[in-house]
Amino acid sequence: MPTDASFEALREAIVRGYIAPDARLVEADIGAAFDMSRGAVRTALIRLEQEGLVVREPHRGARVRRVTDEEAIEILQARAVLEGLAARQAAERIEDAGAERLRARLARQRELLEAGDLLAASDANADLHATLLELSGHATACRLIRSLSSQTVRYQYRTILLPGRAAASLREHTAIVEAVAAGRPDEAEAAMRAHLFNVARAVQRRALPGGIDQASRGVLEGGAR
Amino acid sequence: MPTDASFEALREAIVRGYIAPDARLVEADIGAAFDMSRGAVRTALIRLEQEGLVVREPHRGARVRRVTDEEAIEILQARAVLEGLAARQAAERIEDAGAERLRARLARQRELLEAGDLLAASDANADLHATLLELSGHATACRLIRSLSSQTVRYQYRTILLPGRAAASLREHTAIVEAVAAGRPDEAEAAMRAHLFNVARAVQRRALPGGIDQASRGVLEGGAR
DNA sequence: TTCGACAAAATCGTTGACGATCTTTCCAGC
DNA sequence: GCTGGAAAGATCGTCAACGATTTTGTCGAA
Repeated sequence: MPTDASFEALREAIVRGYIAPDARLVEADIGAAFDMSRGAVRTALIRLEQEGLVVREPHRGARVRRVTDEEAIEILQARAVLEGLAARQAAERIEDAGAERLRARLARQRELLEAGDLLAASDANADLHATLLELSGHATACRLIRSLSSQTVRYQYRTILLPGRAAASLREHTAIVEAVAAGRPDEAEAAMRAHLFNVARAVQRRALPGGIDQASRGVLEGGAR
Repeated sequence: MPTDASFEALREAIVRGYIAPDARLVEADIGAAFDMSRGAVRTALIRLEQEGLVVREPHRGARVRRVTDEEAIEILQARAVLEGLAARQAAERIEDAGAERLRARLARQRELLEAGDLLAASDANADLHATLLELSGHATACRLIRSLSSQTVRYQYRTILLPGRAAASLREHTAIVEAVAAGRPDEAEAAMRAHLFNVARAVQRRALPGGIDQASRGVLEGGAR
């Protein structure tokens, strides 16, 4: 009944890949599946289009937007500079409580990696980035990054699986947290930029064998027409 | 009749400040003023909300979002790093034709400044930034920057009026164009970042005496309730 | 068999009306 | 004169139905 919750559910379904890329989003079907009126579906699709998660064509309906590898790289580059800015600002205004929170997240990620649970580590990874964003207090950067991140969640789960990325990721995150906690803005920004540009480069090397699309295709509706 | 044109008209009205910040956007009134159905107004408002140009509250309607000085600074900072990225990429893939276009825009801006036409120079300024963005070929950065710029257009017209900013702006743009045209990515990014951070700092210094809001208040509906 | 035209189905965009919710106004009581 | 509350007005959110457009499927001819 609460349309807001339904909207979040739909958004989650797309972001997490439960609805495959290029799958058609028929207004009536979505309404039935998520228990919302057609009008509500309409507004949801418009919002999601603006967020870059779906594409709508006149009289042809909406489809889940397929993020190409090329575009994923662009998004990671944009995130690199924006999160770099956030890291800088976080380093400028860091306090003891915040530094402690960052170190705690980093420690958890280290434990998960040593335990070999890469998927959980990937979640912890996202957590760390979110915490840093929050500490930066940069509302505009936060908003942009959140929007960008949601478009590449399906990639996130994979990049850490690439050979060598797990260890590198931990190393890079450690550098970021240290710089921020120590209040060194230039260093924090550089570390964050380097980290995300490395991720972008990993994607660029076609290090995702076969691509993400085959892997997640057909989860719900079996892909495109 | 063409809802798309009406949408652009409404958007323009907000971006250019013909509709004052905090002014209420009653769906019926907007529909009458821009000749569009209430449903079309609804979708337009949802899109504009997602773009950050209006805010909508349940059962209370939409209002033009007021961009505070603080937020304008944040936006300029975000633009600084994103346009820095774009400048870097433009420098990496610059060709003779593109370099020539950049130099032409710069020359025009110089002429306008020497002629003392600051407002026209401000437009040329925006033109130069847009050209650089186009040359970068970075679709994601383009999209983000366009969205950010539209939120601060009212500020744009003012910053160049500040004492010393006109000359500084020309100097900074010259550095950017030279670095891009010469194909030096690091330098291009640094120059662009420096330029926009300088603008941000100019705003930060409260160098907009009395703020922009009094100046543009009451243009249409006399401000907020 | 393949191609093109035509009809049928599916889906979206729009309209008008109705109920829900918020804001404002007005009046009684202190 | 001021405060509290109730009624009126304004506006938004939702729903059902209709028209418009695209897509699909069928049929006949080359």
